[in-house]
Amino acid sequence: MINNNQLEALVQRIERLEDEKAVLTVDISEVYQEAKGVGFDPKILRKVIAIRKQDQAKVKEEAAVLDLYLQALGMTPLEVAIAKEAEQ
Amino acid sequence: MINNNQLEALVQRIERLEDEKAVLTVDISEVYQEAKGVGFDPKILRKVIAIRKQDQAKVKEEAAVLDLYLQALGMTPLEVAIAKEAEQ
Amino acid sequence: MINNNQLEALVQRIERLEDEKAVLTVDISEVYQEAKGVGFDPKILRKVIAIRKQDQAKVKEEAAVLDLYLQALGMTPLEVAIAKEAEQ
Amino acid sequence: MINNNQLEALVQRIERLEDEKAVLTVDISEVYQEAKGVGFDPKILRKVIAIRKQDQAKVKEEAAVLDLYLQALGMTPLEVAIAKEAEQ
DNA sequence: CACTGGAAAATGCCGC
DNA sequence: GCGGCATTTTCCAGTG
Repeated sequence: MINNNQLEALVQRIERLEDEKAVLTVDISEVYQEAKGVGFDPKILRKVIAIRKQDQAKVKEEAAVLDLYLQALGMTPLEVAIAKEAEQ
Repeated sequence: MINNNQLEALVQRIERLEDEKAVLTVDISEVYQEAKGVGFDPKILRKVIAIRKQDQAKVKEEAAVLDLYLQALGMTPLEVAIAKEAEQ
Repeated sequence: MINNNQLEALVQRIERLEDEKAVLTVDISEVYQEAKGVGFDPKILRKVIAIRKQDQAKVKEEAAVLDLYLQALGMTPLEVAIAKEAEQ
Repeated sequence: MINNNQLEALVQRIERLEDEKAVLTVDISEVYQEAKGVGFDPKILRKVIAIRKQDQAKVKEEAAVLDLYLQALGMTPLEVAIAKEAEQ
Protein backbone atom coordinates (compact mmCIF):
# COMPACT_ATOMS: atom_id res chain seq x y z
CA MET A 1 0.00 0.00 0.00
CA ILE A 2 1.46 3.29 -1.02
CA ASN A 3 0.44 6.81 -0.15
CA ASN A 4 -0.47 8.38 -3.48
CA ASN A 5 -0.65 11.94 -2.27
CA GLN A 6 2.73 11.69 -0.65
CA LEU A 7 4.22 10.16 -3.77
CA GLU A 8 2.71 12.79 -6.01
CA ALA A 9 3.97 15.58 -3.80
CA LEU A 10 7.49 14.17 -3.91
CA VAL A 11 7.42 13.73 -7.66
CA GLN A 12 6.24 17.28 -8.15
CA ARG A 13 8.89 18.69 -5.87
CA ILE A 14 11.59 16.85 -7.77
CA GLU A 15 10.24 17.93 -11.12
CA ARG A 16 9.99 21.49 -9.97
CA LEU A 17 13.61 21.48 -8.86
CA GLU A 18 14.72 19.87 -12.08
CA ASP A 19 12.89 22.53 -14.05
CA GLU A 20 14.74 25.24 -12.14
CA LYS A 21 17.97 23.40 -12.82
CA ALA A 22 17.18 23.29 -16.52
CA VAL A 23 16.54 27.03 -16.49
CA LEU A 24 19.97 27.61 -14.99
CA THR A 25 21.56 25.41 -17.62
CA VAL A 26 20.01 27.62 -20.26
CA ASP A 27 21.12 30.75 -18.40
CA ILE A 28 24.68 29.50 -18.36
CA SER A 29 24.60 28.75 -22.07
CA GLU A 30 23.39 32.26 -22.66
CA VAL A 31 26.30 33.75 -20.77
CA TYR A 32 28.67 31.67 -22.90
CA GLN A 33 26.85 32.95 -25.97
CA GLU A 34 27.22 36.49 -24.75
CA ALA A 35 30.91 35.90 -24.10
CA LYS A 36 31.29 34.59 -27.61
CA GLY A 37 29.54 37.71 -28.86
CA VAL A 38 32.24 39.89 -27.34
CA GLY A 39 35.04 37.77 -28.69
CA PHE A 40 35.80 35.14 -26.05
CA ASP A 41 36.18 31.56 -27.25
CA PRO A 42 33.56 29.58 -25.29
CA LYS A 43 35.60 26.42 -25.46
CA ILE A 44 38.57 28.05 -23.79
CA LEU A 45 36.31 29.85 -21.36
CA ARG A 46 34.91 26.50 -20.26
CA LYS A 47 38.42 25.29 -19.60
CA VAL A 48 39.08 28.37 -17.50
CA ILE A 49 35.99 27.68 -15.41
CA ALA A 50 37.01 24.05 -14.98
CA ILE A 51 40.49 25.00 -13.81
CA ARG A 52 39.15 27.48 -11.29
CA LYS A 53 36.78 24.84 -10.02
CA GLN A 54 39.72 22.52 -9.46
CA ASP A 55 41.53 25.24 -7.55
CA GLN A 56 38.53 25.90 -5.35
CA ALA A 57 38.19 22.20 -4.69
CA LYS A 58 41.81 22.16 -3.54
CA VAL A 59 41.22 25.16 -1.29
CA LYS A 60 38.20 23.50 0.31
CA GLU A 61 40.15 20.28 0.72
CA GLU A 62 42.96 22.12 2.47
CA ALA A 63 40.49 23.94 4.67
CA ALA A 64 38.98 20.63 5.68
CA VAL A 65 42.37 19.22 6.62
CA LEU A 66 43.10 22.37 8.56
CA ASP A 67 39.87 21.87 10.49
CA LEU A 68 40.87 18.33 11.29
CA TYR A 69 44.22 19.47 12.65
CA LEU A 70 42.64 22.21 14.69
CA GLN A 71 40.05 19.85 16.10
CA ALA A 72 42.76 17.31 16.83
CA LEU A 73 44.41 20.04 18.87
CA GLY A 74 41.28 20.22 20.99
CA MET A 75 39.82 23.38 19.57
CA THR A 76 36.06 23.70 19.61
CA PRO A 77 34.09 24.70 16.52
CA LEU A 78 33.85 28.25 17.83
CA GLU A 79 37.57 28.44 18.19
CA VAL A 80 37.90 26.97 14.74
CA ALA A 81 35.68 29.70 13.38
CA ILE A 82 37.76 32.32 15.12
CA ALA A 83 40.94 30.75 13.82
CA LYS A 84 39.53 30.89 10.31
CA GLU A 85 38.69 34.52 10.80
CA ALA A 86 42.27 35.11 11.84
CA GLU A 87 43.56 33.50 8.65
CA GLN A 88 42.35 36.35 6.57
CA MET B 1 44.43 41.99 -26.24
CA ILE B 2 41.65 40.94 -23.94
CA ASN B 3 39.46 42.96 -21.63
CA ASN B 4 40.25 41.62 -18.16
CA ASN B 5 37.31 43.19 -16.42
CA GLN B 6 34.89 41.89 -18.98
CA LEU B 7 36.34 38.40 -18.75
CA GLU B 8 36.27 38.41 -14.97
CA ALA B 9 32.66 39.58 -14.94
CA LEU B 10 31.64 36.79 -17.29
CA VAL B 11 33.51 34.15 -15.31
CA GLN B 12 31.89 35.30 -12.09
CA ARG B 13 28.43 35.25 -13.59
CA ILE B 14 28.95 31.72 -14.85
CA GLU B 15 30.34 30.55 -11.52
CA ARG B 16 27.45 32.13 -9.69
CA LEU B 17 24.95 30.31 -11.89
CA GLU B 18 26.81 27.04 -11.51
CA ASP B 19 26.76 27.44 -7.77
CA GLU B 20 23.00 27.85 -7.85
CA LYS B 21 22.77 24.80 -10.05
CA ALA B 22 24.88 22.78 -7.63
CA VAL B 23 22.54 23.82 -4.81
CA LEU B 24 19.59 22.48 -6.77
CA THR B 25 21.40 19.21 -7.38
CA VAL B 26 21.81 18.84 -3.64
CA ASP B 27 18.18 19.81 -3.06
CA ILE B 28 17.03 17.10 -5.44
CA SER B 29 19.19 14.47 -3.73
CA GLU B 30 17.68 15.52 -0.43
CA VAL B 31 14.16 15.00 -1.72
CA TYR B 32 15.15 11.52 -2.86
CA GLN B 33 16.60 10.88 0.59
CA GLU B 34 13.43 12.12 2.21
CA ALA B 35 11.38 9.88 -0.06
CA LYS B 36 13.55 6.95 0.96
CA GLY B 37 12.92 7.89 4.57
CA VAL B 38 9.17 7.47 4.12
CA GLY B 39 9.55 4.19 2.30
CA PHE B 40 9.82 4.99 -1.39
CA ASP B 41 12.59 3.23 -3.28
CA PRO B 42 14.72 6.03 -4.79
CA LYS B 43 15.65 3.86 -7.73
CA ILE B 44 12.03 3.29 -8.66
CA LEU B 45 11.24 6.94 -8.01
CA ARG B 46 13.97 7.96 -10.43
CA LYS B 47 12.53 5.66 -13.06
CA VAL B 48 9.07 7.15 -12.53
CA ILE B 49 10.51 10.61 -13.04
CA ALA B 50 12.32 9.38 -16.14
CA ILE B 51 9.12 7.97 -17.60
CA ARG B 52 7.26 11.21 -17.05
CA LYS B 53 10.12 13.11 -18.62
CA GLN B 54 9.99 10.86 -21.66
CA ASP B 55 6.26 11.43 -21.96
CA GLN B 56 6.89 15.14 -22.09
CA ALA B 57 9.76 14.69 -24.52
CA LYS B 58 7.50 12.66 -26.79
CA VAL B 59 4.82 15.36 -26.74
CA LYS B 60 7.39 18.00 -27.62
CA GLU B 61 8.78 15.83 -30.39
CA GLU B 62 5.30 15.41 -31.84
CA ALA B 63 4.66 19.12 -31.63
CA ALA B 64 7.91 19.69 -33.49
CA VAL B 65 6.98 17.34 -36.29
CA LEU B 66 3.56 18.97 -36.54
CA ASP B 67 5.30 22.31 -37.00
CA LEU B 68 7.41 20.80 -39.73
CA TYR B 69 4.35 19.41 -41.49
CA LEU B 70 2.66 22.78 -41.36
CA GLN B 71 5.76 24.48 -42.70
CA ALA B 72 6.09 21.85 -45.42
CA LEU B 73 2.56 22.73 -46.45
CA GLY B 74 3.75 26.25 -47.06
CA MET B 75 2.36 27.88 -43.96
CA THR B 76 4.25 30.89 -42.68
CA PRO B 77 5.18 31.19 -39.00
CA LEU B 78 2.24 33.51 -38.45
CA GLU B 79 -0.12 30.96 -39.92
CA VAL B 80 1.55 28.29 -37.87
CA ALA B 81 0.94 30.31 -34.74
CA ILE B 82 -2.70 30.72 -35.69
CA ALA B 83 -2.99 27.01 -36.35
CA LYS B 84 -1.51 26.31 -32.91
CA GLU B 85 -4.02 28.67 -31.39
CA ALA B 86 -6.75 26.74 -33.18
CA GLU B 87 -5.52 23.47 -31.65
CA GLN B 88 -6.64 24.56 -28.27
CA MET C 1 55.64 -2.73 -18.85
CA ILE C 2 52.96 -3.02 -21.47
CA ASN C 3 52.31 -5.70 -24.01
CA ASN C 4 52.69 -3.95 -27.36
CA ASN C 5 51.17 -6.68 -29.44
CA GLN C 6 48.15 -6.91 -27.22
CA LEU C 7 47.67 -3.16 -27.29
CA GLU C 8 48.05 -2.99 -31.03
CA ALA C 9 45.54 -5.80 -31.50
CA LEU C 10 42.99 -4.03 -29.32
CA VAL C 11 43.50 -0.71 -31.06
CA GLN C 12 43.05 -2.32 -34.45
CA ARG C 13 39.89 -4.10 -33.39
CA ILE C 14 38.41 -0.85 -32.12
CA GLU C 15 39.40 1.05 -35.24
CA ARG C 16 37.94 -1.66 -37.41
CA LEU C 17 34.62 -1.47 -35.58
CA GLU C 18 34.60 2.32 -35.73
CA ASP C 19 35.22 2.14 -39.45
CA GLU C 20 32.20 -0.10 -39.84
CA LYS C 21 30.21 2.33 -37.75
CA ALA C 22 31.27 5.21 -39.94
CA VAL C 23 30.18 3.25 -42.99
CA LEU C 24 26.73 2.83 -41.47
CA THR C 25 26.54 6.55 -40.75
CA VAL C 26 27.18 7.19 -44.43
CA ASP C 27 24.65 4.53 -45.42
CA ILE C 28 22.02 6.20 -43.29
CA SER C 29 22.71 9.59 -44.83
CA GLU C 30 22.35 8.01 -48.24
CA VAL C 31 18.93 6.64 -47.40
CA TYR C 32 17.87 10.13 -46.30
CA GLN C 33 19.20 11.49 -49.57
CA GLU C 34 17.30 8.84 -51.49
CA ALA C 35 14.15 9.68 -49.55
CA LYS C 36 14.64 13.33 -50.44
CA GLY C 37 14.99 12.29 -54.07
CA VAL C 38 11.54 10.72 -54.02
CA GLY C 39 9.97 13.70 -52.31
CA PHE C 40 10.19 13.06 -48.57
CA ASP C 41 11.46 15.93 -46.47
CA PRO C 42 14.54 14.57 -44.64
CA LYS C 43 13.95 16.85 -41.69
CA ILE C 44 10.45 15.51 -41.14
CA LEU C 45 11.66 11.98 -41.76
CA ARG C 46 14.27 12.42 -39.04
CA LYS C 47 11.59 13.60 -36.64
CA VAL C 48 9.43 10.61 -37.48
CA ILE C 49 12.34 8.31 -36.72
CA ALA C 50 12.97 10.23 -33.49
CA ILE C 51 9.36 9.81 -32.39
CA ARG C 52 9.43 6.09 -33.06
CA LYS C 53 12.68 5.85 -31.16
CA GLN C 54 11.15 7.64 -28.19
CA ASP C 55 8.19 5.29 -28.25
CA GLN C 56 10.56 2.38 -27.97
CA ALA C 57 12.57 4.13 -25.26
CA LYS C 58 9.40 4.71 -23.28
CA VAL C 59 8.43 1.05 -23.53
CA LYS C 60 11.88 -0.01 -22.34
CA GLU C 61 11.74 2.49 -19.50
CA GLU C 62 8.37 1.09 -18.42
CA ALA C 63 9.67 -2.44 -18.60
CA ALA C 64 12.60 -1.40 -16.42
CA VAL C 65 10.37 0.10 -13.78
CA LEU C 66 8.19 -3.01 -13.84
CA ASP C 67 11.28 -5.07 -13.11
CA LEU C 68 12.12 -2.79 -10.22
CA TYR C 69 8.60 -3.13 -8.82
CA LEU C 70 8.83 -6.90 -9.06
CA GLN C 71 12.20 -6.90 -7.37
CA ALA C 72 10.89 -4.56 -4.68
CA LEU C 73 8.18 -7.14 -4.08
CA GLY C 74 10.87 -9.66 -3.34
CA MET C 75 10.74 -11.63 -6.56
CA THR C 76 13.94 -13.28 -7.64
CA PRO C 77 15.33 -12.79 -11.15
CA LEU C 78 14.00 -16.20 -12.12
CA GLU C 79 10.53 -15.25 -10.99
CA VAL C 80 10.91 -12.00 -12.84
CA ALA C 81 11.81 -13.92 -15.97
CA ILE C 82 8.77 -16.12 -15.52
CA ALA C 83 6.58 -13.09 -15.01
CA LYS C 84 7.91 -11.65 -18.24
CA GLU C 85 7.21 -14.90 -19.98
CA ALA C 86 3.67 -14.77 -18.62
CA GLU C 87 3.15 -11.30 -20.09
CA GLN C 88 3.22 -12.70 -23.58
CA MET D 1 -0.67 12.42 -51.04
CA ILE D 2 2.20 10.32 -49.82
CA ASN D 3 3.20 6.80 -50.72
CA ASN D 4 2.85 4.86 -47.47
CA ASN D 5 4.65 1.76 -48.59
CA GLN D 6 7.58 3.74 -49.82
CA LEU D 7 7.76 5.74 -46.60
CA GLU D 8 7.53 2.65 -44.45
CA ALA D 9 10.25 0.94 -46.43
CA LEU D 10 12.55 3.94 -45.98
CA VAL D 11 11.84 4.19 -42.27
CA GLN D 12 12.56 0.51 -41.80
CA ARG D 13 15.81 0.69 -43.73
CA ILE D 14 16.96 3.61 -41.60
CA GLU D 15 15.97 1.89 -38.39
CA ARG D 16 17.67 -1.28 -39.46
CA LEU D 17 20.90 0.60 -40.14
CA GLU D 18 20.66 2.45 -36.86
CA ASP D 19 20.20 -0.84 -35.06
CA GLU D 20 23.35 -2.18 -36.66
CA LYS D 21 25.12 0.98 -35.62
CA ALA D 22 23.93 0.51 -32.05
CA VAL D 23 25.26 -3.05 -32.10
CA LEU D 24 28.67 -1.79 -33.16
CA THR D 25 28.62 0.77 -30.37
CA VAL D 26 28.09 -2.07 -27.93
CA ASP D 27 30.81 -4.13 -29.60
CA ILE D 28 33.25 -1.28 -29.20
CA SER D 29 32.37 -0.86 -25.53
CA GLU D 30 33.01 -4.56 -25.08
CA VAL D 31 36.48 -4.29 -26.56
CA TYR D 32 37.21 -1.44 -24.15
CA GLN D 33 35.94 -3.64 -21.35
CA GLU D 34 38.17 -6.45 -22.48
CA ALA D 35 41.12 -4.06 -22.67
CA LYS D 36 40.37 -2.95 -19.13
CA GLY D 37 40.30 -6.59 -18.11
CA VAL D 38 43.88 -7.04 -19.25
CA GLY D 39 45.04 -3.86 -17.56
CA PHE D 40 44.69 -1.08 -20.11
CA ASP D 41 43.06 2.13 -18.92
CA PRO D 42 40.03 2.63 -21.21
CA LYS D 43 40.15 6.38 -20.82
CA ILE D 44 43.71 6.59 -22.06
CA LEU D 45 42.99 4.03 -24.75
CA ARG D 46 40.21 6.30 -26.04
CA LYS D 47 42.69 9.14 -26.25
CA VAL D 48 45.07 6.96 -28.24
CA ILE D 49 42.30 6.10 -30.69
CA ALA D 50 41.34 9.78 -30.98
CA ILE D 51 44.93 10.80 -31.73
CA ARG D 52 45.32 8.14 -34.40
CA LYS D 53 42.03 9.27 -35.89
CA GLN D 54 43.32 12.80 -36.10
CA ASP D 55 46.40 11.60 -37.89
CA GLN D 56 44.36 9.61 -40.36
CA ALA D 57 42.19 12.65 -40.99
CA LYS D 58 45.30 14.63 -41.83
CA VAL D 59 46.52 11.87 -44.09
CA LYS D 60 43.18 11.86 -45.91
CA GLU D 61 43.32 15.63 -46.19
CA GLU D 62 46.73 15.38 -47.77
CA ALA D 63 45.50 12.68 -50.08
CA ALA D 64 42.67 14.95 -51.14
CA VAL D 65 45.12 17.74 -51.89
CA LEU D 66 47.25 15.31 -53.78
CA ASP D 67 44.21 14.39 -55.84
CA LEU D 68 43.62 18.04 -56.60
CA TYR D 69 47.20 18.42 -57.79
CA LEU D 70 47.00 15.32 -59.86
CA GLN D 71 43.75 16.43 -61.44
CA ALA D 72 45.19 19.89 -62.03
CA LEU D 73 47.91 18.11 -63.97
CA GLY D 74 45.22 16.70 -66.25
CA MET D 75 45.08 13.22 -64.81
CA THR D 76 41.73 11.46 -64.98
CA PRO D 77 40.18 9.68 -61.97
CA LEU D 78 41.46 6.41 -63.36
CA GLU D 79 44.96 7.75 -63.48
CA VAL D 80 44.50 9.02 -59.97
CA ALA D 81 43.56 5.54 -58.84
CA ILE D 82 46.58 4.10 -60.59
CA ALA D 83 48.83 6.70 -59.02
CA LYS D 84 47.49 5.76 -55.60
CA GLU D 85 48.16 2.16 -56.35
CA ALA D 86 51.71 3.12 -57.28
CA GLU D 87 52.21 4.96 -53.98
CA GLN D 88 52.11 1.73 -52.08
C1' DC E 1 36.65 0.19 -2.70
C1' DA E 2 36.17 -0.99 -7.27
C1' DC E 3 32.59 -1.12 -10.70
C1' DT E 4 28.50 -0.59 -13.20
C1' DG E 5 24.92 2.36 -14.76
C1' DG E 6 23.03 6.66 -15.50
C1' DA E 7 23.19 11.81 -15.56
C1' DA E 8 25.62 15.87 -17.21
C1' DA E 9 28.97 18.31 -20.01
C1' DA E 10 31.57 18.96 -24.04
C1' DT E 11 32.83 18.32 -28.55
C1' DG E 12 31.83 17.79 -33.42
C1' DC E 13 28.70 18.02 -37.28
C1' DC E 14 25.15 19.17 -40.33
C1' DG E 15 21.94 22.18 -42.22
C1' DC E 16 20.59 27.06 -42.93
C1' DG F 1 29.86 31.05 -40.55
C1' DC F 2 26.61 30.27 -36.99
C1' DG F 3 23.15 28.00 -34.26
C1' DG F 4 21.04 23.73 -33.14
C1' DC F 5 21.35 18.87 -32.71
C1' DA F 6 23.36 14.44 -32.01
C1' DT F 7 26.91 11.99 -30.42
C1' DT F 8 30.43 11.15 -27.47
C1' DT F 9 32.85 11.44 -23.30
C1' DT F 10 33.32 12.48 -18.59
C1' DC F 11 31.66 12.43 -14.01
C1' DC F 12 29.28 10.69 -9.98
C1' DA F 13 26.23 8.27 -7.14
C1' DG F 14 24.68 3.84 -5.81
C1' DT F 15 25.92 -1.10 -5.27
C1' DG F 16 28.07 -5.47 -4.23
